[in-house]
Amino acid sequence: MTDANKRSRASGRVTLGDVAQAAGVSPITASRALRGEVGERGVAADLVVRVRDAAARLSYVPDPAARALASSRSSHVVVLIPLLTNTLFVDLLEAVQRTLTPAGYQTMIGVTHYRAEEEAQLLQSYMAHRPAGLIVTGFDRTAAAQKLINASGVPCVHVMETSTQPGVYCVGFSQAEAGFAITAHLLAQGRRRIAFVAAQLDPRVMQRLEGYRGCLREAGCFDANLELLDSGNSSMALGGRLLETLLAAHSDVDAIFFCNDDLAQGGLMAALRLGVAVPSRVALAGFNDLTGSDQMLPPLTTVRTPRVEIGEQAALMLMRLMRKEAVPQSSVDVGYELIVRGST
Amino acid sequence: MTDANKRSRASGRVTLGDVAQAAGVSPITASRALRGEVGERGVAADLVVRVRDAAARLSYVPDPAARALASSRSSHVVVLIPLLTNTLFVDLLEAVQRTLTPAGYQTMIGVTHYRAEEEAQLLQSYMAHRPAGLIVTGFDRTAAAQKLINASGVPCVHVMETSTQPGVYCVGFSQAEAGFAITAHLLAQGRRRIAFVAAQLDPRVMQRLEGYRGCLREAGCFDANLELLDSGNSSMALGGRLLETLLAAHSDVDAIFFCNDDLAQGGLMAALRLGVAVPSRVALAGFNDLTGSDQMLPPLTTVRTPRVEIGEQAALMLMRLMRKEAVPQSSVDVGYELIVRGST
DNA sequence: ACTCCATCGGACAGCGCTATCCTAGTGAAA
DNA sequence: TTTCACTAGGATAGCGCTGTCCGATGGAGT
Repeated sequence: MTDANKRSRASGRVTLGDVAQAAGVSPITASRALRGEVGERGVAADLVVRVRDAAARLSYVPDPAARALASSRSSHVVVLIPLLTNTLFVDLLEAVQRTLTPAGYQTMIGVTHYRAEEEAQLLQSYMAHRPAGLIVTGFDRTAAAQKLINASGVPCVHVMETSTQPGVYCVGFSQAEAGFAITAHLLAQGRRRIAFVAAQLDPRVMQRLEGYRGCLREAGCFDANLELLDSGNSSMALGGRLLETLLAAHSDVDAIFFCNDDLAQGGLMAALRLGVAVPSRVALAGFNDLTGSDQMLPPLTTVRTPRVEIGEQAALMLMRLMRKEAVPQSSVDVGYELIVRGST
Repeated sequence: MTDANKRSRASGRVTLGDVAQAAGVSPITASRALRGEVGERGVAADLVVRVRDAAARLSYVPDPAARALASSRSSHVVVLIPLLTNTLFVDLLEAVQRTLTPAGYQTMIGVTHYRAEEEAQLLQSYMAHRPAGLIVTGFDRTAAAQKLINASGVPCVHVMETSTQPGVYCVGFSQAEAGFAITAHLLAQGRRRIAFVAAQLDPRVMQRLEGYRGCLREAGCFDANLELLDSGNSSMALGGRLLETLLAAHSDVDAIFFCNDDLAQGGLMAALRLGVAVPSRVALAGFNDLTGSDQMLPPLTTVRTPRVEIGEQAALMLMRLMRKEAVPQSSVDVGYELIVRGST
């Protein structure tokens, strides 16, 4: 292969035109052959082979910018998550990325810090990139943001929660049910004074709270005084402090449902430090089954949330939407799993 | 403002041409005015104001794809990190993103899983996007990858380690020195049988090991049998297992330096479970000061690695490089901090 | 008064690709 | 045979922006 073969342009870049020339077809045919156009805007099989071959021989790499400009659609998928410091979302993100990257999509991450305004702004600036798809966390956003999404026509999948609203695509599970389930587990262990400790009061935490309330009301054990809601950031340190506060105020508490594992882990360490026996004196349960929960002393009972599966499913669903293929069901409930360990 | 004003094109998109027309200048002048061209390819101040004004009035948003195509330079910055499951890199990443986003750059994340081949492949596919800049972890990569970076002319900053090689930009600290320092601390506590426990044997871990070795050799306490190197993934569970293994094989060990905090945390929990007194029977030290280390029982002695600062500094340095501004120093050492807590 | 040069706005021509229309060729139906 | 879909390749024309030159203007120097 000569040099002249490779550089028809000054830039030295191998373009689609070069490939087409090498394959003896027109650029547009080469384009169609390489993309395998959706809806089979047919290209003869032998031509496809010839073009593919030429592309490989010249090690042609398509230019995403040119593609985006011409088709007004990029290969970017924007993923909007609240935090990078909660491993929950990092796990989700990695699953999304692992699914999307091999298919030729690039993930662009936006961190909203649980602020709807910040999300709206991120959305606006990312939309300029004409993303091919969008993955957002939950359903709570500003009206402007929602309108922007709808108006753009960019396929969007919501994660972490479920919805039955038609035309809304989502992959998640019922946070309320999960909250209910773990509370029911504590009740089943004979606990009656069950507290709820939460921080970072995002919508999903509130849904878990609703599950907790519903369960205790059914059992006739509900006591609003046993809810300790802190608007600060969730952390082990905070969990420890909240446990201390709670036990000081309500010495009869015999179980605590922490809305997130980091709080629960902190609570567990604090109990250890304070000499509060777990689970005999007080049972502790967390949520999400984060890293380390199985290594606590005693190991932490929690709800395993299938974030990796959510990420994969959401990515797969989005890919179908982006390719305008049929989507089996617009709302996927991946469920959750109660993980009972030594702490209850 | 009439509709016709806003949509000269069928797409309905507000283009630079629209802005130029509204401001009464040519498109290229509008382009220059909005970009504030580097090197002051001057545009009169009043024109700049007029153009800015028109852009704001029409809520003009530049098209990154068109810009990238025309200038063969995108606004993307590619960040290559080994893992998303180690919060170390997530913290770094967030700092980078927080610094770059307001400046109009988009971060694209690549996860290499500590595999040079995977990194090389990611690099190749990302380079097609004509990134404006590149941030990579450490210096160990395939020759092909290195060549690709050099040949592309894309500014590149290396993070986590330092180098004195001219023309190489990096922000980090001396892993070996940090490893030396924490070993010295253990020696200073009167420990003599100091073990080194490591997993995920990446180059930086090996540098810490060198620091550990050097320190113990100086003190005449070096014993190769006390090095426990596991090629598996780092985790709390593994840390616990390694501690058990180590103590079973060498009952005289009186201190352990874990190469990463998650191992150390797992070791600490295992010690608690096994009834091994920390620090009286054995002192435990970690590395990186990850989340939760201060909440352990006892709190974990560790080395705080300034990953947030590394991320910020690297992003700032990269921005200077991308704008072709002078960079004060090509190698920034941000140091480290020994955090002495109850475990030693 | 005239030349010269620095300054700053604009015309032009793409960047590399794809949407859109068009045309030639094919086989089936009448 | 003739007509008529229907298929598959190609020509054309941009997508929205910026690099590169070019030319007009005005002030300084002699």
